[in-house]
Amino acid sequence: MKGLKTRSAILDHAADLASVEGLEGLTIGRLADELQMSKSGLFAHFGSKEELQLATIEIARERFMTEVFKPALGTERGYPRLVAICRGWLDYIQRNVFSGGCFFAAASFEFDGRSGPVRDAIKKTMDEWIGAIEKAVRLAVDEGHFGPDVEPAQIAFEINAIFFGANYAYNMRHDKRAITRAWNAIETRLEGLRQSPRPARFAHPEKRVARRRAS
Amino acid sequence: MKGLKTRSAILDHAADLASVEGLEGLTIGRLADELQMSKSGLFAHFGSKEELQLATIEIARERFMTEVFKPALGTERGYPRLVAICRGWLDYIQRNVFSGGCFFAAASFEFDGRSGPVRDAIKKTMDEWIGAIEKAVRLAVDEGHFGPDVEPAQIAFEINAIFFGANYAYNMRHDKRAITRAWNAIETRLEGLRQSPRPARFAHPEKRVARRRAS
DNA sequence: CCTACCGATCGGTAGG
DNA sequence: CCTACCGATCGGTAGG
Repeated sequence: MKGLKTRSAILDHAADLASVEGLEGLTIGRLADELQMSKSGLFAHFGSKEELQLATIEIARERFMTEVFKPALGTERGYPRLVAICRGWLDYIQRNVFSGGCFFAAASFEFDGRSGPVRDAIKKTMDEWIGAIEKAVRLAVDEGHFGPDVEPAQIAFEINAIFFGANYAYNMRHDKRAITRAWNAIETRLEGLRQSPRPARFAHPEKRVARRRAS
Repeated sequence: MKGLKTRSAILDHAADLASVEGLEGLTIGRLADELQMSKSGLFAHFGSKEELQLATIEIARERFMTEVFKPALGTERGYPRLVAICRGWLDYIQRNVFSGGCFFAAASFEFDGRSGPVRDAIKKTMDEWIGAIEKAVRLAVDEGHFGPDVEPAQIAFEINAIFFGANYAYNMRHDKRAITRAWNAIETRLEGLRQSPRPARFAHPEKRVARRRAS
């Protein structure tokens, strides 16, 4: 019982530290120091640095989903829920939920050129997240809020990209307009999808290229 | 003369290594090992790890500008040049110019929560780059390719965000469609700007907010 | 959960 | 550009 509480306190701190220093920059010695416990005492909870990293990713995932995704599920499916997810993500950045900005943005760019279990765990969480955005777009199509030719994977790609851009501008440039810019970009894009049916040359950019190659 | 050649070889390798391992993960020992020279021999070229990091950022900046930005300057100013810059960036990712993906995307997300000279150098290069995109948009407005109410800073924000998203999808997800998706996103957005004048509620998202604040 | 310790590697230095 | 070395810190272990 007390062991679990300690473990939880370690991981909460580890997630914040890793959002600043990176998952490789996260060291057992520093973590122990800041939590005022011995290195070996902390180490015993995990058995290896990799296990500590994986446990930190898991706690960060729970925090992320609780803060960003779950609240949006209370909104009605389709366009309103998609908007709630996007607003939720922007709020999450503005509230500085992790002290170094979005944990998964940092982790993604730290591990995108590597291999191994840590990279796989980050990718899995990101797949889950981007998949959730994609599903929200698909529901908006199903509900008739978007035209039937809207491509959920394309829109999810774009929304996720805007999130990365907002995280960058907010944390690196300390630009408070980052949130407004991101929201404007998303709103403009999503409102455009509601004007269906759009002219054919704008409706299906992906398929147009595919066709060109096929011919 | 030979000293400069060695220095250049070190930094070329350092930029690739840092794009995978991060600028903190870049260690003098490993770099010396891979270049088959002694640690102290390599170290003597820079005097400190921080100087090595700063020199690596500078060489990466030169590579980036040579590969992405300079070729686009041959295209006529305005919309064509802006498109050339975007295509140049996507080509640069597809050609794997740095082995771990875009050096500056990785460096930006590694250092966005820190302070100090290394962070400042990364930010400065990114400011230069985003400023270049912004200028290209402004020229497109000046040339009459875009409507007069297009906001260069907003569009530069969005294009840079799409680049981050493409870098993520290409390197983490190994998704070859990343380039197509990014291009589709950019093309759709830019083509939309040419349909000026657009209805007022879509034309000026940023200024709309600014006006609201001013009143 | 602790003290005490391990070999390896870190950034950096002395001296040539 | 090298060999030889420094103190500090790394992840991890022994033993309690």
